Amino acid sequence: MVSIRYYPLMLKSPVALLDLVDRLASLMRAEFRRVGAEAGLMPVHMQALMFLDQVNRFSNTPQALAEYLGLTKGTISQSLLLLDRRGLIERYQDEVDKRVVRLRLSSLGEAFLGQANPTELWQVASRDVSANRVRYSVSVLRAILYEVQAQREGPPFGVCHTCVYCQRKSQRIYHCILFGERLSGPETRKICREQTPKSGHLSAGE
Amino acid sequence: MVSIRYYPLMLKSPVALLDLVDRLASLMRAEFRRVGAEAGLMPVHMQALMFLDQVNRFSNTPQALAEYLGLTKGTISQSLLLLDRRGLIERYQDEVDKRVVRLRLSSLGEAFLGQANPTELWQVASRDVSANRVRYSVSVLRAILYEVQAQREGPPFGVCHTCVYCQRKSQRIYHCILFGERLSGPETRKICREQTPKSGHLSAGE
DNA sequence: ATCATAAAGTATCGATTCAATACTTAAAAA
DNA sequence: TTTTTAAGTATTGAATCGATACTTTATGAT
Repeated sequence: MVSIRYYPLMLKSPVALLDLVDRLASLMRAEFRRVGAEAGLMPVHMQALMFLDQVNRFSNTPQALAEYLGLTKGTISQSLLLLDRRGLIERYQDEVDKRVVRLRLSSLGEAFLGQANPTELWQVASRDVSANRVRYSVSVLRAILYEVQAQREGPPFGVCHTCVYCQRKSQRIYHCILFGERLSGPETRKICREQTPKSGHLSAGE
Repeated sequence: MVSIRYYPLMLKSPVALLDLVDRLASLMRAEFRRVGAEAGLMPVHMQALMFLDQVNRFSNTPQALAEYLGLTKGTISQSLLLLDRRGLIERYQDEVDKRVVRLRLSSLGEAFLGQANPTELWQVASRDVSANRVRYSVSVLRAILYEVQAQREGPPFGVCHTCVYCQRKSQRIYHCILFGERLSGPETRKICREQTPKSGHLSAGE
């Protein structure tokens, strides 16, 4: 009996999209390898540095990085050890929960990232794609990402200001009902692990 | 204690798109690892099997696979050896150029792919995304992929029937000018290493 | 309060990928 | 023919990565 395994490579097929995502990631991984090779760093190290460069002070933990990359905390711990030995990151204990280790780029790490510029190839390659098309694709991929994480019972990681718990108090002040914390405007545009989307903010589109 | 983890969000930026591509690929890689683990296969083995399932008869070589995944031929050779030992693929010499090894899935390999179904998670996750939105995103990512390949001077690896060398002779007969061979309809829906996109299939949009 | 359980992180070990290098064979070019 | 290039394999060594066990701290139950 012949089973249907894959849809043929038709442009409408989600599998075609998966192929592209996979292939682009493979090539960028090779690029990260190339860029990091001079400094003796592996692709996963470059990804960790880029993660720490972009994440805010509430998400800079080994566990969050492990979830982000789909690796185990033990594996990540090793990569972070190497980055620490090279002086590219700094680790410090969380004040409230003393089990938690917080991470940040060192000045050396920031300098290295700025000089190595691992996303340059991607930025050059997407130079001629309009902001609209980028935004549209981002919304599609994020919808899929949301579902992938839901399937695997991972944290939802949705946008804060589309969450039912996010309430606007005044012009510049937001408040999260769930955690009872005040949020700045920029913070509400980041992704929250506990996000619960309002209706009309998923999959249907922009 | 409940913790909040924020992740950055830059809707219009190409780097945001790269983040999503990278992250989705990381999670799918973890999924491939999970699916292949029962059979003792690594993510790269799953990717190789999926590649062989989708590639046309001009591109089913170790070299093509290496370029597709951004790895060296020596690395790929090892992965293929394992798949051969497991009886999941078959290797045979090319008739014309005897240096070339051709690859195909064995019936066991096909059965395994059908049963393991590594893309199931992705298909479920993208179930509610419309065909139009998928197609739009595919066109955006393909444009970026084409530029990445151009920058790195690698072959583009596109779908046959969007290629300038693919010409329709009659209702069911196609012809590849580059290879000078006749193509069946299904064949034109596979991935080809030498694909050169027609104008209107890149960057400008659909 | 006390004990049990869970969570964050680290250490260690083994398996496997992956790059680098050298080598073989065959094709192409001189 | 001779030389050079290309496809593929074998070997070796480094380093990722998962699994497991362990430490420390936080949380929950009795």
